[in-house]
Amino acid sequence: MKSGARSLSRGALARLSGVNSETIRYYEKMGLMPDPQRSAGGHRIYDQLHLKRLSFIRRTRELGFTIREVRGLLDLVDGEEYTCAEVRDRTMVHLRDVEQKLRDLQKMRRTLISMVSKCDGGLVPE
Amino acid sequence: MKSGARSLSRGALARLSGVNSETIRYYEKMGLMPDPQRSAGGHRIYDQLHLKRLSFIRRTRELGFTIREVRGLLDLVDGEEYTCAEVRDRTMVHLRDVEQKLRDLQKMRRTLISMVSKCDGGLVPE
DNA sequence: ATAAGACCTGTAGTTACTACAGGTTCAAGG
DNA sequence: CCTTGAACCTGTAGTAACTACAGGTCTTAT
Repeated sequence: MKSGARSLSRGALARLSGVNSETIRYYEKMGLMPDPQRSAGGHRIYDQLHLKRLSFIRRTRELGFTIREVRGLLDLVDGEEYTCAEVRDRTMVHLRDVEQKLRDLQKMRRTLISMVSKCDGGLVPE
Repeated sequence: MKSGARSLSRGALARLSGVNSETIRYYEKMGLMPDPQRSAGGHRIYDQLHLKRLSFIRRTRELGFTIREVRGLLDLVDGEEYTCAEVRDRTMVHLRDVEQKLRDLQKMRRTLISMVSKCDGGLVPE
């Protein structure tokens, strides 16, 4: 079984997503990842959708969102039973947050670039 | 004492920086914040430089950098005894990281905007 | 002079992982 | 088929980065 639908073991999912394999179990317990199918012997079986979801979680966590916030974002994406107004309101809150983070990162980027250029005579390679 | 040089208590620093006052103590123990001056009775006394540093730490932490990474960035800013080449190399590593985070945030921003616009007919206010 | 409120230290609790122990399953080679 | 070693299973313990609390001291406004 490795062509077509190609399912993934927990270890494979961990490698492909960049998430520690123990953390996958943790996210399952926390309800961020759905309970996966199991083999006859009890091993977890994942697919490409799991990979996509887990990669999203990883990126979101690396940007400093809490598990709670990640859950909120996933609920929006999963199309939980929210009214349109609720979706808009919740999304706008996240959007403000994202835009603040973007400003902070850009500020940090400028600072770092000026440090590099001070150090090698005003030329930033590439 | 509240004009001119205007020093800050721990509580005031906490309010102005947005960092929990217990966390300030923690950062001091971890070596991110310098041991501050003390009043005769042992209370911590901070100034505007402490505020600036602590705000930087807060923003950096909120962007998902670890304490270890924050320490690295502060060392660069503090002008630890690094050669010019070391500064450039360390800074470039952080810069790559920052730019990846920027890409991820922009992607998330686009996703959120498309969710909002799907919900209210294609018009994102302001 | 005094009393509420902020601060002191040290320690315990929480969140979000991460590692380990002791046993079971899987899959590749013989 | 059968072995055998890596990967997986569960549950629990440990780590990083806070956050809250207990019991006592200092500050400051009345």
